[in-house]
Amino acid sequence: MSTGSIKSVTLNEFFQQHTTFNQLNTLPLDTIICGDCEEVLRTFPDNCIDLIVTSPPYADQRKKTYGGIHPDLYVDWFLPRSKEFLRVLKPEGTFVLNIKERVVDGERHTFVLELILELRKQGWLWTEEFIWSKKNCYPGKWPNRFRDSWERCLQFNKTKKFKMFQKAVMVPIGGWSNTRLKNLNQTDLTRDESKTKSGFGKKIANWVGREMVYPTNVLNIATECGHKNHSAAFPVGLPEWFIKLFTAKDDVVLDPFMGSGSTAVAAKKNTRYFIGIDTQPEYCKLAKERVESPTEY
Amino acid sequence: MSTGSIKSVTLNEFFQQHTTFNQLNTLPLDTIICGDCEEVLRTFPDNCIDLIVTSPPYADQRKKTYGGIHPDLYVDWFLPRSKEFLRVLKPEGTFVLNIKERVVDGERHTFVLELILELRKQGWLWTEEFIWSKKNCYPGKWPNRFRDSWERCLQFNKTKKFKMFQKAVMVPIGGWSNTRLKNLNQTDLTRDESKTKSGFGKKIANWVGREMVYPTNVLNIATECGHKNHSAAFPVGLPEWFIKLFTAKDDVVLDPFMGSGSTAVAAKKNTRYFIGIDTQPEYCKLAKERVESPTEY
DNA sequence: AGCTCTTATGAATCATTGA
DNA sequence: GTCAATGATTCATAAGAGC
Repeated sequence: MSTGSIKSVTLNEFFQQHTTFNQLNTLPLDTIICGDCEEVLRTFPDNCIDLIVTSPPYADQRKKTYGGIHPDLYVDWFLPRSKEFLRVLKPEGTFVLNIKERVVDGERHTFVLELILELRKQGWLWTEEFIWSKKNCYPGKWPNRFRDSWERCLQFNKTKKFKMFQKAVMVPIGGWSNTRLKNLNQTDLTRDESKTKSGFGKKIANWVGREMVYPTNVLNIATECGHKNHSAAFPVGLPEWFIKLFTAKDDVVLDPFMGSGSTAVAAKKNTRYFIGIDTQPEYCKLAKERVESPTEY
Repeated sequence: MSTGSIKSVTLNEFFQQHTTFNQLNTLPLDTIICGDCEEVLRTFPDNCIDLIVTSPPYADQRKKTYGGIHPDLYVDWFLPRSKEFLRVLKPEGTFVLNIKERVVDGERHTFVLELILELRKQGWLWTEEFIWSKKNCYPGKWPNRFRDSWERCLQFNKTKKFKMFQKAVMVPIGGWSNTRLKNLNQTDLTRDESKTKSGFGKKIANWVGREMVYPTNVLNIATECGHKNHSAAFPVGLPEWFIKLFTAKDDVVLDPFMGSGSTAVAAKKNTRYFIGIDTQPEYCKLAKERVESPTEY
């Protein structure tokens, strides 16, 4: 697949282009911008982004680490940025936040719970929580906990009428159908009502000839480790699944905390435009290389 | 296995026995008590329970349904009960809460998040969140969401030094791969997003040759269906896993919202004492039958 | 008894239609 | 208008039947 030319600009360069950008009323598509997303996004018009998928710097007690925001300060740090996300997102767009609280002093920290509550106060709808279950994490053991093998993928929306292309993420039907659907009896042919009066009923005959079914809200995706240069905590398959589900071809995908650029790679791979923002020049450089590298596709 | 004699008492009968119980300083072991857990537990001494595992009535908008607590009132309904849980639990004991918020008006309701925050204010430590991924959840697809196939199992503790028997829940590494390969069907092959087995590269080498490995904090357990008389939403395997992990033989397991008695069955099956409480006489009767039935073991 | 094959069943949500 | 009924939608597990 041809990846075209990728732009990568510093914040200064971006602000120089920005006058033009406003005059032409065009977005800096397929561009990597080096800067703080809050500052960068303030120059964007309202309602211009179809999907925001991001895995922000995780809360970290060690203040020196790149991107390490102290858990106690995380919500206050996040909210001014999510305010810009809310403004630039189209009404029918979606914001997917991949996040997981870490253990602080033997307890799960509560900043993610508090963040969800605050985001709702900010105007977001908390539509769904998907679970990213990491299939291939190696065994681990601590005195009082096991390997943490899952992360939250929180879905937020501006309105209840958001875009969703469910067929794009359908999966092959399970092996059960081969045997079950061979010979059908009378109850299989009619709708069999649930005894719990839930309104649920099943009609086995509906499944005959079906090859694809809808997935659930648990995503089984392997972590991407041992990759070439970068240590991408965010495997391309994760943003890719949400890009397929929530955007159409040529839609605009934003990752305000781009890191090594998995979202950008996933967007290009699926013929969507991307805008990636990161404060660290080395990550911007790495992301540009990855998006332009044919080995990613 | 011999199940012994199971007691089942009404609240009145329980209060008659209760004088004796206090005098003898013994707990009503292997007893099913019909009443509200808050009222019942107030008669219990402090620090007498090793493990509380429960799946309380879920929040429900339909007020008529049994156990249906309105989501907006759920936290206020729960807190006086969890206050008693905190009092009766031993310092080294654990409280496992299986719960999941439902969709209200297109959004995930926030009462579970609020409950976690309030439980911490009440004095609980929020140690961990396990995910129960339901392998065989029934179908579902709506205009803007997929099937909800997971629930939270929240671990709370009184102190950081809680009992944990990690070896009791180890999984055979060979067995895992053997059964996995045996059942390998089209679904497994095509749904597996992992393109490379690169994750099994470095540190996995430490585990090669070992017979048993520790599990993660994602539990893959099927819902219990097609069972005889009862419809246990809570499969025995779920409380059983936590009973093995957090208690030793002859420890005392409490389920304050017993329902059809899966926790009681799991406790007896693993030679732990149980105390089950439920407000509904029909559930107390059903639970007694299940615990005494040899077909459950 | 022991094996395979068949069949029943389970914590739901939303738009639409009918009363 | 409000409220209740209806349709859509998987797969693992265990009971039961057949051999």
